[in-house]
Amino acid sequence: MDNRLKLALHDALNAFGLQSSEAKNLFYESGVLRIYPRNAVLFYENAPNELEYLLVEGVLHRYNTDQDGKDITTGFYAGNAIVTPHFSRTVGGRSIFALQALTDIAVAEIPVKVLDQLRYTHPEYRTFGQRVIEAEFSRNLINDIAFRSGTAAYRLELFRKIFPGLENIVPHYHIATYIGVTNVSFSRLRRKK
Amino acid sequence: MDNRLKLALHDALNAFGLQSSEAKNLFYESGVLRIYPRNAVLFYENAPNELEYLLVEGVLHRYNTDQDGKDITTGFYAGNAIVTPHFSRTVGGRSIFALQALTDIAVAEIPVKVLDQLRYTHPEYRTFGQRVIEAEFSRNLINDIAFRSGTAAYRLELFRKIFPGLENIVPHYHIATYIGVTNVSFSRLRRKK
DNA sequence: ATAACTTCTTATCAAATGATAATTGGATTC
DNA sequence: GAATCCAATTATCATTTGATAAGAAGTTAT
Repeated sequence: MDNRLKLALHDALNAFGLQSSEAKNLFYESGVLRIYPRNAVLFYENAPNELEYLLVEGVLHRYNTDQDGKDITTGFYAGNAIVTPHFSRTVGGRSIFALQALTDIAVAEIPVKVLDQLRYTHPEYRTFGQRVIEAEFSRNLINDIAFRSGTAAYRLELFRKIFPGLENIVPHYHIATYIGVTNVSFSRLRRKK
Repeated sequence: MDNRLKLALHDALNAFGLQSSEAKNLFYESGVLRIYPRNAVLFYENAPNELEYLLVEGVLHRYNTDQDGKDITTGFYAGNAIVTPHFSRTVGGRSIFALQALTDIAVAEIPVKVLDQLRYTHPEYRTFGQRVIEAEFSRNLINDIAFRSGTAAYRLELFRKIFPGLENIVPHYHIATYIGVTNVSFSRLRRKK
């Protein structure tokens, strides 16, 4: 495996609070670093899935297919990012959304059972888990409020703050569904500023 | 405490999978059944909070105050309902939203630490916890998609399915913010059907 | 290099939603 | 019962957003 990516994983673990070499080695024991090409689907909606994902490089999005067969993006993951944890994206062992690479990506995968065990036995992992959860939910709430009381322009502004530069990397129609407008309206919003 | 409510709590515990009398007694040991009048606030945004709540009777809503000082409702709890669990509404020990009674309510309160302990030692509590979490997140996802790809009319329809009759019980302006429209638009949507 | 395809933009028109203000209706208070 | 207050409706107009279609620009395939 690419040495540069090993280093990137090392840095990512640090960034998320797994700083002791003991904690890192525990991760390396069961985690694998994988490469996926652009457009690869890591798992589908309703498919069984038993992994946790740490995105080391590239961009992912989560999406669902609505009644009309259209894909709706409900989240992006960019740079160093923890994908929404297993317990909060799984019902009856099956994923409630699909996860797809929007660029070539490098992602560390670790079985959720292993990570649960680590969280139980190792304080750094406990803190790590707590941090991931809190980030996840406070981010969700901000979006909830933005959709209920903000305009599409405001949501785009928010998106740009949270994911600077992403607009130049991923297809716009994904961003459009993410902020809850058509791709035509999205283009209009871009022109206005 | 009112006998009728004790019975209602008993039924609520059953409904959520705490069926053995052993499981129920464990709950009664540390849980208390409390009455709040309409408009009472159980906890505020940013306030420390260490309880889990099981709504036995009445209606609650969770809300946040946006930049303009307007209150935005991001969820309702009616009838027998588990309030969004502590770990997913708390950052740094402080609540990320406020919880308010919209009718007189009866609610069972139990320290989150106790419930965590029960979940660890008792299989019924483990299943209970799992069920609560899965219900919470799949409901959230449905709303995410409704806001991104549906109209306000569709979200009202969804609200009516999930909370039948609630429209006749709680102030409309709360429902309006919940489905993401002004109260004037809400009134319009009502007239149309 | 050309053709085919996809994404993004632009134009036009219709529909949905917001802002504001006036009005109605039902509670509550005095 | 009159006055007051609050929630909900209605009317009017402006703005935002959607639907559709056509065109532009870039990419991919042959």
